[in-house]
Amino acid sequence: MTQRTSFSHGGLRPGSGRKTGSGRYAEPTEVIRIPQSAVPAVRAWLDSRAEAMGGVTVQPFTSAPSSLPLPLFGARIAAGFPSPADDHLEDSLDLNVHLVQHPAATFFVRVQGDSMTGAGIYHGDLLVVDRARQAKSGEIVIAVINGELTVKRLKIEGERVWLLPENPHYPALEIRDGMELVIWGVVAHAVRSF
Amino acid sequence: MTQRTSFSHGGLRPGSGRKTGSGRYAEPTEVIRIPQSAVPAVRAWLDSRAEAMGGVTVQPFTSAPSSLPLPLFGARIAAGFPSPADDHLEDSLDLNVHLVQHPAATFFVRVQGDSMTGAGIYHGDLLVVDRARQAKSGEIVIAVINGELTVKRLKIEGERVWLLPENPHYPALEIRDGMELVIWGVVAHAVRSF
DNA sequence: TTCTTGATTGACGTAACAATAATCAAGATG
DNA sequence: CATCTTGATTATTGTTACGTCAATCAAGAA
Repeated sequence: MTQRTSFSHGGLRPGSGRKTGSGRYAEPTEVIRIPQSAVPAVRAWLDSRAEAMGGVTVQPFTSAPSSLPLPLFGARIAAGFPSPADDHLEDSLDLNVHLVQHPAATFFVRVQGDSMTGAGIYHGDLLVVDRARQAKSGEIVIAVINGELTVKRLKIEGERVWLLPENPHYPALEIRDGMELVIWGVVAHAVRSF
Repeated sequence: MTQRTSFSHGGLRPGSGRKTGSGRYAEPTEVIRIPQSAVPAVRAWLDSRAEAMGGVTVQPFTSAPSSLPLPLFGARIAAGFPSPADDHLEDSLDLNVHLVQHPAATFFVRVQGDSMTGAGIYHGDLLVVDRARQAKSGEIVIAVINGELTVKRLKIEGERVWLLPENPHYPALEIRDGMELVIWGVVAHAVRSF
């Protein structure tokens, strides 16, 4: 090799390579295949585990339980969520297909107020409203009364019609002559978000 | 091809291939690299969480979601008769987009029981469960306690963990040493049908 | 003395691959 | 007719291969 001018740093360094154990986990690793849905939990668990191993004091529950004790600890309890007789996964579900019967006549409305809490409809819930559906007595409807939109349960008896709240703090309203009632649509579903 | 004698079963079967979702995990998988020492724990955890769901009807979110943006009306329409062409039309909303953050990790479970009515979750409701989401204190979760599923509100304070009902008729449960808790997923939405 | 440099090696995440598993419907058998 | 078999079809799974990134080295430059 001919002479090198200046600006010739570097060069061979036998044995200079990265040292074993210098990686994130300081130990050998393995490649495994896991369900996509489990990836975040496993990663989080590894992260918290690495911190603990680093000698730093970490609260065991600082991170979410799903990243917790992958090892199980064992107890029992009954209650809460009895399972149906069916087993295993059924067919997949598409929300648009499952919740929308008449696409051209379906609209969403956000609930304001709490007059329907007895029916499990709360402030902020999203209502799926089907305008192609014929309203029947007992159904929850979007109604227009004297130009104002409201969510109520429709009651029809003979020629008499009511809009009933599902909260005792609100009055029932009977539709009388001279009152303009329009049933705008029928509430098919209510979606509450957490 | 000349004539076939007997003993000629088999043959072409277009479309006969293995169905999607027929694997051990019934969902897509990913390959990740983890420390060798963590492999047994992760495998055990995957096994146990799969077992826990064995008797429950769970529906995965469709792998081919339809697109159906539908109009979202403003909550307060002061005057007139709302119609699709109205100015009051705030936005459009697609349920598959709006309600599903992690498609591959989203599953649906139907509620049985009434321990969570205080949170607006009633018997028969359809829960949208996000399994990729980290559970935090205060969130409603699907939890596995000794192979039994339950829907509860998770409470974490320091090192203590509880599963709380939202109905005074049911007891709160504190997770103690030796108890086996797995958070199967976080409840993102509840859908009530009318 | 500190920083830079080209080279050396280990670590990591993903792609690629092959074997296995699940599914299909026509044909064979009892 | 009911059940099993068959060859083909397709998804899943675990492992290996691969390329990029990261950590380390010591001579040279400032």
